[in-house]
Amino acid sequence: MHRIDMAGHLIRRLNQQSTQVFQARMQALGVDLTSVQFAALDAVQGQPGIDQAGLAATIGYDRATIGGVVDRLEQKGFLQRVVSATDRRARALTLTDAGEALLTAIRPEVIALQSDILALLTPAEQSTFRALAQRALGL
Amino acid sequence: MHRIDMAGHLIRRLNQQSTQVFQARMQALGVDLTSVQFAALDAVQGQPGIDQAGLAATIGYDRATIGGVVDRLEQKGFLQRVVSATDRRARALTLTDAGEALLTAIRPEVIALQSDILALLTPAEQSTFRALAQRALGL
DNA sequence: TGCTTATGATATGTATACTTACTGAACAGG
DNA sequence: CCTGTTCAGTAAGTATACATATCATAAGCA
Repeated sequence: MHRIDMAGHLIRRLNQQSTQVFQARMQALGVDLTSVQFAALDAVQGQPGIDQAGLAATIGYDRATIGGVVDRLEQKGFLQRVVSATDRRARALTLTDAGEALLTAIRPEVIALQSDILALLTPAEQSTFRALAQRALGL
Repeated sequence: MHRIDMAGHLIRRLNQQSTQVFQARMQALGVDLTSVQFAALDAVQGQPGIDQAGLAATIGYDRATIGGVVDRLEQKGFLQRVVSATDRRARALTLTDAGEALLTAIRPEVIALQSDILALLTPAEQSTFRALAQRALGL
């Protein structure tokens, strides 16, 4: 029946499930934010003043993609992009007060929804899955 | 350090790794095909005459996305799209000879590259990972 | 200092992925 | 037979994701 047990296919489906869980929760909270945008905000909070290339490296984005993500976050008023004082090519990223507030408010929710992504697994299995995923990524 | 151990994030990174492995292998083989396009061809071979909605349901696509995927596969000459004889709303999909030949040629490669996606895991761990992924998807 | 190379960001083009809205066709009931 | 609903497909808009090319700037080196 043309197997659906290929790793690549399973991973793609899991990614769909993951983004759907995230979107549904954000919608329930009345927050307009994608999982990618959350990861970006989280990384900027952890490293204020980081430039776009550094942000991309931190969370595994493409350098060309990050521009659009930052554009949208800037437009929503969650972060600022200013030309770096030490390198005029780079744009230093920092959270706005609104961005800090949003992140503080939703981080617990985001952490909580992680287990919903793997809701059909037991807690022990979820741990195993995360451990294997990390190893598979060389983390 | 702002954890990178969230399930959603790990899954997104795995998906990147998966598509990169697939693209690299296809490029090495001189084949112009994405993993999504391969899955579509494989499903059509398994159910000749299936319509686009059925194809979408089989491999977990969005109904709106499948149109573009089929467009590109039709343009490359790998499948045909004809109005269904029994339902003029539907488009029956079948592989062309070129599509059959391509699929026969690359399927062993695609199966082989699955383990490269999880290359950092032992074979036993890869099995565990696939089993957990399937369970997490309700398959 | 002057030149070459490397790097940050953007622009362009292609390919998913999903939402909502719309068209046309099939179908169920009355 | 007519009508209301359901369903296949497409269109438009938004958001990743990546390759490649280009521009401006920075850095290394002679």
